[in-house]
Order: sequence, then C-alpha cells, then structure tokens
Amino acid sequence: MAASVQINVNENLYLRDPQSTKLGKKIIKEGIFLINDLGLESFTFKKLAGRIESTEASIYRYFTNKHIFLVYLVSYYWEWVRFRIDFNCMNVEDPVRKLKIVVKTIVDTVRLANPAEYIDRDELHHLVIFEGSKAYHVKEVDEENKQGFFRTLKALNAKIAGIILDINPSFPYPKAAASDLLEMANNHHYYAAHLPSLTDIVIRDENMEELEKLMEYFIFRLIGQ
Amino acid sequence: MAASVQINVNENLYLRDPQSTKLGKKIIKEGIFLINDLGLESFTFKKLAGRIESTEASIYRYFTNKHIFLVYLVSYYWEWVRFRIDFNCMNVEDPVRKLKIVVKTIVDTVRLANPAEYIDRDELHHLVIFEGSKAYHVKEVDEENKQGFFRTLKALNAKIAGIILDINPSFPYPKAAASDLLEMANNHHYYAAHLPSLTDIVIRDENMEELEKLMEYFIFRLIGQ
DNA sequence: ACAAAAATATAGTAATACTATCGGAAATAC
DNA sequence: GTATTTCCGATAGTATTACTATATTTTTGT
Repeated sequence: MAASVQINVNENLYLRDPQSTKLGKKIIKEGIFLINDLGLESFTFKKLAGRIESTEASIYRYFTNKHIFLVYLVSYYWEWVRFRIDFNCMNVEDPVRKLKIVVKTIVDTVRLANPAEYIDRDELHHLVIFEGSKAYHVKEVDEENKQGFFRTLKALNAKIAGIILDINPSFPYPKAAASDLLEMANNHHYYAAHLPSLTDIVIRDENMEELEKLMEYFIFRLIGQ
Repeated sequence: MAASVQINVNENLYLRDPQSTKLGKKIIKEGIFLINDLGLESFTFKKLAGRIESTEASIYRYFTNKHIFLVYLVSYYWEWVRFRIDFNCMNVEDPVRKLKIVVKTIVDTVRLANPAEYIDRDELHHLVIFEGSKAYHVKEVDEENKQGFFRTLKALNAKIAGIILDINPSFPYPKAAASDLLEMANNHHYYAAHLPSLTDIVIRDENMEELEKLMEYFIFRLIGQ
C-alpha cells in the first residue's frame, strides 16, 4: 500500500545521503520528532544521538549542522507537496479545479501515504508549520540560495503561479499570490492553534475545512475567479 | 524636531526597564545593530557587551535572554507602528483612506522621526523583517502569549481588522486579512531582497512604491473596495 | 555628603557546537 | 570468500554559549 516515492533535495544539503542508509533514515525520522518535542532552539545533535542510541559524530557525518538539517527537512516537505499536487492534479485540465486541489493539498486535507515509511507525514507537517520559516530567515540566505538550498520551494511556487496565470492571464502578481497562499496555509494553521486573535478560523480534530475555505476565498477573490 | 514618544511594551519582557537608563538605551540601540550584523543565531550578549564596552552580567540585569530581548524589540516595533497609524490617521474619517494610510505606514513609506533618539528606525525595521517571525515561533509560545508578550501585535492586528470591517461590515475574515497584510509587508520586502522568485515586485533605493501598490491591490480586491 | 542603586570586574559551571582520531563491523566488490 | 572500502561507534578535546554568583566600584538622587 505505502507506495514510497523517491523525493530528492539539493545534494549540497547533506554530506552523506541520509536516505541511503539505515542510520540516515533514523536521523530523519527521530530528528523530526525531536525538533517538534523540544523546539528548534533546544534541539541538538547530541540529544538526537542519545535518542537514536548513536553518537554526535555519526550525525555530523550526514549533516553539517542543525540549520542545514532543518533546511533539508523543509526542502523535503516542499518537494513532497509538489509531488502530491502533481499526483492529485493528474488528468485535471481546468485550472480552477487545479487551484482548488492545490489548496486542499497544501492544507493537507487530501491524504496520501507517508512520503517514505520512515517519515511521519503529520510530524513533518507540524515541523514545517512551526519552524519552516526559520529555514530561510538567516544571515546566509543569499549564499544558500545561490547553492540552490531553496530550489524545491521556488519550484513549488512557480508551479502554483503558473496555475494562477492559467486562470487569469492578466493577473499582475502571480508569484506573490502563490507565496502568500503557501504562507497563509502555515500561518493560519499556527495562529488557530497559538494566536487565535490573528485569524478567524478554528481548527478542531485536525479538521481543515475552515482553513481550506478561508484560503479558497482569499485566492479566488484575489485573482478574480 | 525629533519628538520622542514614550512607547511601552509588556513589562514582563524586561527585568529592569531599559528605557530608564543610559546603559539600557545603549543595549537597545547597539543590540539592534548587532543582531542585524550577525543574525540572531550568532548574536550573543557577550558580543553585545564587548561592543558597548560593558559586561555580559550587566546586560543580563535587563533581559533574561536573547529570545526575550528579541520579543521586546519586536513588540516595541509593533507598538510604534500602531502609534504611527494613529498619528497618520488623525482627523481621517473615511475607512478606505485609513486603510491606505495603514498600508503606507507598515511598508514604511511614510516617514516620521525615530521612535526615540537612541533607536534607529530603519535598523529596527530591518530586524523585524529579518527576525520578527522568530519572536513567536517558539515552543513556549502559549505561555508567553498568556503573559501578554504579543499584546502589541494583537492590538495592531485588531485595529487593522476594525478598519477592514468599517469598509466592508460583512467581510467574513477581518482578522485573517489584517494579519496577512502585516505578514505580506515583511515577506515581500524580504523576498524582493533575497528570494525574488517568490514575489513580483522590485525594491530599489528604498523605494517602496511597488510594495505599496501590491499590498493595496491585494487588500482591496480581497475585501472588495 | 551620604545612601541607595547601578554598573563593573571577576570567576565559575554546564551545555553547545563542533573537530579529530582510532578501531571494529558491515556491506560490497571482485 | 577474502580483500577492501565504507560506515559507525567510542572517545577525547576545544572554543564558545548561556548563564549565575558575588564582591567592589561608580553613579545618582536628595
């Protein structure tokens, strides 16, 4: 059932491909959990090593530091979202329907198997909502961008911008609308959970209906259905 | 000329009021510069102490740690924006005009004196664009929210949401639209500088015209002028 | 001028963020 | 099926970070 897909991120993001070894997969799997448990600031490779009964030095053979590890995970997430959008849009021609599928897919209502048997979909999603923006809000953003660290996000954004242009070819801000859509999905999910006065929606029992409605409302009003 | 205004943030954010002493003001002033210089991750109180020729221990008497220091600065910024909105909207009745002033004010086209002679407006703005979201993307967000750490942001958001409702009383998502407006201002400023493929605007020579146009376009299409 | 408050100097600790090296185990190559 | 990489674990070590404590000096308010 769990049809695994190979999801690739920029190879400058790791020293040794974590997807190619048992330890690497363990680092990813438990790393996601531990970042969610502790928050990125308190997360360390040493603590992760303790949790997976390995050593700090071993983890450092895969990732240069925790920031790069975060970028790896977030890149992986975005690439996975892009894959799911392609999958869910198969055989769909109408760009309006496509954009609705995009919305559904990024708020995560449309369920699909885990990206790999060793990655918990919901944990990774939680990580991206909580820590995702820290991946590119760093001093080194320009060098890292040059090295292609954010390629998967940019590709996803370009895809969504293309669909927006298909709907309304004269819309002047397709890329901005696409990045807002991606930001909104995570922000309002976060606000609903932690800063409810910054949003109008409520999320109970993982029910994303209100979030989906909000986002559809915003994007279609913006681009003019 | 430089009419200083007293801007107050939640008093749980500091141990000793930095605005009340010379050293406190120096910590704020040079702290903003140093965070921008180094990035939040590399910024330490020790380095700041070196820069202002004081000691780590002295800074710790004002702020419990660098995260709280960041929240302090960001809170200050938001409160200052709210003050400027009130100031710029004085004697304006028409909510549409008000909202345009809000947009102008948050993208920082409307110039006003520094919030205090020891705070560089543009440096603080840069800090908020770069590091602002880290203030509330932390594990402790719920406790900190309970303590009122994010009061200034929430107050600002409520003000903007109110103006939106004045324009369109049946608009279903005023708080979400307000927080999106605040997020967009910072995000697109950041994207224009560092990840241009995520936006459609260009910012040259501190000229915020395109950003302002983008934001007006978005918000007024959304709420239906 | 004196008391209180503020700032400095100094020191110390546990944890973080690494780097280096060595030896054994496991996978793979031929 | 042995040789040989490759991988992993163990151990150790360093500079820096993130604090806390305390004693002394400087500034200030009255």
